[in-house]
Amino acid sequence: MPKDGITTREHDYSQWYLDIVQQAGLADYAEVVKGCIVFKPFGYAIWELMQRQLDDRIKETGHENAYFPLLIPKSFIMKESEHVAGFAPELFEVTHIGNEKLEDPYVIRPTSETIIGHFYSKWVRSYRDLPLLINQWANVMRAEMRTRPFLRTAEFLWQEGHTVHVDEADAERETLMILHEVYADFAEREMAMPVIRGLKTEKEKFPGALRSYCIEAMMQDGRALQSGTSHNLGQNFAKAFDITFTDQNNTVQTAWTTSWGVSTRLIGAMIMTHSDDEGLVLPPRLAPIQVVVVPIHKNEGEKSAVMAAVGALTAQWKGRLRFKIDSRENLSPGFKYNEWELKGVPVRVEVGPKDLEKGTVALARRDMPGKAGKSFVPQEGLTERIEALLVEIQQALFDRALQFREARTAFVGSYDELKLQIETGFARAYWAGTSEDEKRIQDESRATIRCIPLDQPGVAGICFYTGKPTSQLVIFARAY
RNA sequence: CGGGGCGUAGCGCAGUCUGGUAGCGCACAGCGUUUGGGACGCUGGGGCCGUGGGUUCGAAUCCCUCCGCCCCGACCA
Repeated sequence: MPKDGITTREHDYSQWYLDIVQQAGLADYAEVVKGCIVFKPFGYAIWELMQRQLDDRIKETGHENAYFPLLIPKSFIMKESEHVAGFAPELFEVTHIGNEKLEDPYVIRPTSETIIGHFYSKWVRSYRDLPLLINQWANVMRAEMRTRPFLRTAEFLWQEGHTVHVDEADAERETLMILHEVYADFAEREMAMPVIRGLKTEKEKFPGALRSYCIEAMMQDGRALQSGTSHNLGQNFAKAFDITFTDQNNTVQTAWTTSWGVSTRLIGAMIMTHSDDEGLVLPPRLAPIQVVVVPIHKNEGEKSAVMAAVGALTAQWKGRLRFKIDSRENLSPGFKYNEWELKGVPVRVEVGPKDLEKGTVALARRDMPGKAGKSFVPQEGLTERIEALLVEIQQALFDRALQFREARTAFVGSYDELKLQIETGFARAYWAGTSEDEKRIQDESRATIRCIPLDQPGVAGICFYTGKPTSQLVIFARAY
């Protein structure tokens, strides 16, 4: 039964998403600042868990964190022509300090390639300085016509990695390593969100990049969400910012750079991948609260007995489980069940007088809402049982999302089939068209090529649009 | 940025057409009874009716301005 105040997915998917964000207490509109949101504590806690996991992976793969200025001289942004053209309309510009007008205005970073490029040109001298592997956790700002909490806001939080390499091969190795070992691994293992790893087409790539790679996920309305990008920037920024080094032969060479990022958009991706009409559904590995305990008692005598049992049961949880004991008075147990379901807590334990008699507890799993996911289990071995259940839920969420994506992905051999397929999901198609063809298809069908999957069967076929022979399969979808 | 809708208590709304000084449900506070799937009774607090201007004896209500939010497009992590 859908919770009060949550629009069902079937009725209005957009509104459902907004309801979840609001009702689960993840974010609030910063109504006095256009296009921005407030990350409320529960939403920010999810981001902190994501950050921790990503930061570990980024460091394990050899990168160090640093921090560069929020303000970028406007002239820097102008230095790389494709980059300027890509970002110009979205820039916030700082023109004054107090009443004084600035000679040389700043922009608030929409991304930091340019200012980091400026410093890298000073830092890189020799091939021995390379590769230079730096990451930054930061906020960035891009003006957006239409905003949605987490998915698209004027200000968002992210990490951006910026690396410098001696040659194209090394830059490419970095770009792909991040895609696979950091982003795809994080998405699938921590978020329980299956992703397609792919290459962006020329039309869809990052402004200023040589090649852009991405992970794309399917949301429950069948639309695609770009969840992370990794760019081989070639020598474009190195040339614009004069990042050069002396090689083994004492010859001056232009360096190769990469950049890669994931943002708080991942929170939106996670919501839209797993949640249901009852509210938020969080994968256990990213749930700020993994287990909630609801004590049940009618009188003082029962209360002290139940609370003593709860204390004994949870004694060994600290450090093993993220848990909360909901001992709020004057709220009925039923109310609490609904509230924690709304907030997506993966596992709920109920302890009442009957459990004390029988040596049991009631154990409910959020991925099976309502009474369906509830069972009575012995108190004996509860901690291990819960740990195993969290692993099981994590896997079940991934499996369910993968099955959903597979069921909503189909090969299409004609334009008509494509137009139909992208109404509900992903269309796989042979493609040999141009950027102009792609643009025309977007105008006509609202679908774009999300990516050219890296995993290609390599079987010859015919492009559905141009009729040319090709073995290249791409994914078309409507995108967020 | 275009088209549409909406701004009245923390939330959801009525009242606006036809001007007369603001109401309902939930939430909140106090007390009492309750507590195994969204408890109940009584009492109570809370509103510059989005902003600024205009019309009027009088404006939530009529007119203009600006701002914000939502939906559908075009632009983008």
